[in-house]
Amino acid sequence: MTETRSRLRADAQRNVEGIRQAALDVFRLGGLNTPLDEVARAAGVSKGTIYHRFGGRQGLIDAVVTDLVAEYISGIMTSVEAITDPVERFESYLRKIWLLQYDEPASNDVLLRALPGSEPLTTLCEHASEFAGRLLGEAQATGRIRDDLTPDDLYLLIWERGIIARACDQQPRDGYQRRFEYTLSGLRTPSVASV
Amino acid sequence: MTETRSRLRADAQRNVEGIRQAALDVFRLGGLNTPLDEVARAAGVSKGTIYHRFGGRQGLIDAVVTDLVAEYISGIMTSVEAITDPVERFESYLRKIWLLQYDEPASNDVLLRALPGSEPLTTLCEHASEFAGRLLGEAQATGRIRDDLTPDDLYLLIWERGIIARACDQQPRDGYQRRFEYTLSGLRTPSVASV
DNA sequence: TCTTTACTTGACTCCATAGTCAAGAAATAT
DNA sequence: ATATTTCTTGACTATGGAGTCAAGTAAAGA
Repeated sequence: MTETRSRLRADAQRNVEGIRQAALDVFRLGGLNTPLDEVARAAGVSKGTIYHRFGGRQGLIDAVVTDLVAEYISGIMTSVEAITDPVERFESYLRKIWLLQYDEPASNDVLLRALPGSEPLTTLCEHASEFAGRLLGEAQATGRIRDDLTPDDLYLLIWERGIIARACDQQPRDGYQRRFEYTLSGLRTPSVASV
Repeated sequence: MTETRSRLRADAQRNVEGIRQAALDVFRLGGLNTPLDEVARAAGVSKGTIYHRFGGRQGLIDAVVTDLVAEYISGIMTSVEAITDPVERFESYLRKIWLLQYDEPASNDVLLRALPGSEPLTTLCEHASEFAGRLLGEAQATGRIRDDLTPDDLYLLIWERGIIARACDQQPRDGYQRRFEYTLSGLRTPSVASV
């Protein structure tokens, strides 16, 4: 009855779904800047249709980014929650985020981006920031993590890692990992007897 | 007499000099990927002339890169040589290289090794690598720098920093500096009593 | 079935950059 | 002063991606 409001035509509906799916696949692999033609090709549709249905890259990202990213990030948060030692919990969080940035270009883009659109994503990011801030505070309370480290530093350390991950294309994963461990260990309170 | 061999015409000579100068200025400011049209404009010459005289970007870079970069790098090496404490010397070297990467986009491009050509530059880079390796070894001999750190790690830490510096455009210098200190401190031997 | 309306298409424009080249301009040689 | 040679130019092609739209196609409604 009243449900007929603004219903898409059958083919349009099919296409919207196809495009969403294609965008998920393509973005997952290549990040959020992959040319839209590739998405179109993957969806078996012309580029025009994407613009028509989603209004361009930003719209498409908005339509897809939550499915693409949210569960990774909240997954990390909950998985880390289980760790009891505050320092270990904090470090584990950072490690997982940093690996996510390497493994998932799209998630990395989200973590890097201004991403002005997409309200739920903004919420998620803020949530994650608060979470990270809390972990940091708790870890610092043990005295084993430097207390000159601010939540802002944390954000920027993640930003830097993202920039690196983006450029790492060819670099092997374990080298990336090996190197971020150095930074991680630099966040611990230095031993007192330093020259 | 025999000196007349392969002499450029007066205007050509003037242009070559003008272009070199312009390239120095423009590359210094914007790095080695600045559009050649900008160099041409700065030299008051058409793009075609640059291609004609230098054979393209690579040729132009070759003609300019030594003046643009060599003295910075060798300057750092000699200035650091004066420091007596091996650890301080090693760390000071890294700090200076990392700041150079922030301050001088062109030097950064060179350190990132976009440049297969240019023999003297390659030599310089190898020289610097050996130098850094030596500093590392000496610093490790004190026991105060982690001994699992390899010269290769060092190279990649510089590479990573360069990637960051490139993206840092808007970021303030002191934040950049602040953050690389964390990594630096992560290179020191950790205190024994860990967890 | 035919009409109406919603949808899709691909060819088009636009932008920024790399790189080329025929024709005109300028220096040099005589 | 003219012929010769060397240079320079700017308009041209090519690339790769964003974004648009008139015209054609297909679904829905009668």
